[in-house]
Amino acid sequence: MSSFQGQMAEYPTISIDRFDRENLRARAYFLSHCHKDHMKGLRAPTLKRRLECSLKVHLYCSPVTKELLLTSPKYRFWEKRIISLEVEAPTQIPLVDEASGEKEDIVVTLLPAGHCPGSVMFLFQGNNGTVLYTGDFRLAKGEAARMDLLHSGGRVRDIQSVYLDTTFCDPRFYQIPSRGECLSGILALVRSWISRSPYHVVWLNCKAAYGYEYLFTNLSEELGVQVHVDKLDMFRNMPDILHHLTTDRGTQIHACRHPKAEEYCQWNKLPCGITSKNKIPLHTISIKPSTMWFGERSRKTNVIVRTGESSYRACFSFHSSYSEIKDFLSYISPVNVYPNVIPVGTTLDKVREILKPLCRSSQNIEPKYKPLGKLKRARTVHLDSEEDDLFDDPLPVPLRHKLPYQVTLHPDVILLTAVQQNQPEKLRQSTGCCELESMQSSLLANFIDCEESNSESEEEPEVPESLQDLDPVTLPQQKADADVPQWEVFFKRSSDVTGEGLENFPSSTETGRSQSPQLFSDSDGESTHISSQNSSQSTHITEQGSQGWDSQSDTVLLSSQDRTGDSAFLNKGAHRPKAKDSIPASQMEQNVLCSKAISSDVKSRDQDITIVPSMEEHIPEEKRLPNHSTYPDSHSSSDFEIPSTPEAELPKQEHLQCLYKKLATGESIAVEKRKCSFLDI
DNA sequence: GCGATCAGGT
DNA sequence: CACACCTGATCGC
Repeated sequence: MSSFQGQMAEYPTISIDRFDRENLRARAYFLSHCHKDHMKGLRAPTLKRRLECSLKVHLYCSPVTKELLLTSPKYRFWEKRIISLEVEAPTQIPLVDEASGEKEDIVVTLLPAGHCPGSVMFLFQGNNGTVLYTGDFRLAKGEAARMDLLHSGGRVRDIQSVYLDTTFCDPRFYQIPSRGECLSGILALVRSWISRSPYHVVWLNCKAAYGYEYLFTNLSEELGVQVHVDKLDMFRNMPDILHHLTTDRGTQIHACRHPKAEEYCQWNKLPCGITSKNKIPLHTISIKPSTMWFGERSRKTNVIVRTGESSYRACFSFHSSYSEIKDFLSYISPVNVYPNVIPVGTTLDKVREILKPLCRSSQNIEPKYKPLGKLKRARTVHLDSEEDDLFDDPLPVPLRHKLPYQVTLHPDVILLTAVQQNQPEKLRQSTGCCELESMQSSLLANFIDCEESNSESEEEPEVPESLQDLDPVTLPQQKADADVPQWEVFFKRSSDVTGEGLENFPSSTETGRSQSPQLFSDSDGESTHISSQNSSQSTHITEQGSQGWDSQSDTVLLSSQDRTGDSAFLNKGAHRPKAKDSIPASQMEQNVLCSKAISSDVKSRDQDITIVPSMEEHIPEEKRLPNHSTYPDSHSSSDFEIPSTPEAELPKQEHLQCLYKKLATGESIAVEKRKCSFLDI
């Protein structure tokens, strides 16, 4: 639970995700996402009153967050004062003190956070440096490297402070199966159950919170079955979500809720009250999404646990794991880091101890082995030096971006002047330069997610038994791709693979009792254990979780080892209302620019500057769209949006192996030309 | 009657 | 061992 009090040291006149106490005096408000614990005070009468007499105060958030927020009548009074900002479109915001008239400008950029629909991180740039407030986030390894706007001039931006979601910043939570793995597992289970008969139904026991939508949409997409929910009006302007939900109780997948739902489920009664269809009784299983985590050495990803005759737990996390947090922070390498959350059972000092070595001041004394998350960065710098970067320095040197009022350093800054209406007037500046080098660096970084690859290869022979029967062509492909982020492997394929492998999964109540299905068990008997309990004690898995858990007959492990890249979830969909017909110009512009920049191959620094974005340069929309639609999520159903690196090439296995060898032997890796570098090494 | 806080639940 | 809620009790305005 966030303990962030709303204000950042560098910019104390703005408040983020807190709206009480001191925050009542803020010049501007920011909301990272629509979860209640980030909305404290947001509908309090004190703030409402302040708003009535401070007409220049606004709340800034993503379009989706605005939509979700305003669906609730309790927040409707904000309507005229919310300014939604497109993701990845730097925007200048005036911070005015209404008493003194004192004014300061700040540039804010929303970056996708992968936590729930509409969730963003805020990157602020102003006179006191650049700071990043992450809100809550779930970003896979390497995802920061793919965010263009975290880069500038070919390197990671000089970020003074990061205000970080440290929910799982504890080595215990070393790894959490990826979204793709979790989804594949759940999909397989749901598929195997509901395909038994039209009377086999699944209840997804979800908490009342945004964040499960990608689960619903993907299940619906894959299975052709809409998900029953209590309410869907908040998604009325998000067709990519809306189409997969229904209020018709006749469907086979339910995510509806009721206070006595758990009880109901035991009697094959769904929370919405139905127990039969066409007078034929239903057969119900429940699946409860919960976070599961694994130790450092474990490559196990058993994402489904059977907890009872007809109940399951499925791995699901809204937050980044320990290793994901470390990857993220070490990539950014800020001067300071402030944890937003102190995980239960640990202390602020312990969290700081973990995070501090990932910050900049500690880099000098960093020894020997660099986790590959670091190498991404090292290479970026190296690349710069190859390309006559005058400012190159082995250690990140503060490269202050003084951004007083003119914001010419930004390629696409939207100036936000006094705004009265809902939609701010956006004035595009066309003075910025294209950030060619940042494209290059992310292009490289895209497939150097080596840390994971390395450890994975250690256990490479480990293939789930159930996958061994699969199409021999498909499987090696899966394995080969497994080491790199996947842009071209989507759900459809990977989940089919998993799904097919899991035919006889849950026992059918018709057949009598539990069949104790043996989908996968821990083949090598390594220390990952699963327990199923009937007490209220929570079930969890850890690498060291072997203290006395006896294997129980009704325990099921579902191991989903195909590595569906998380990026499959992070694209398209619900970031904006009306997503389908409004791909924002800003993003388009960037894509176009990137394409141009990259296709001109390795350019010197000066040449970058000559590439000036302008509205007139736009390529016709039809030509741009394919670029956009190369994103994994061909069915437009996920909730988050992280563009993959424009023009990124999918690395080939042999190139990577080559690279790994070099790394292993400690050879230096000089990357001179992007296109052929991996062949050359 | 409302909100804030806490305890307890899922 | 978490999270993001929900409910209900109590207190204060």
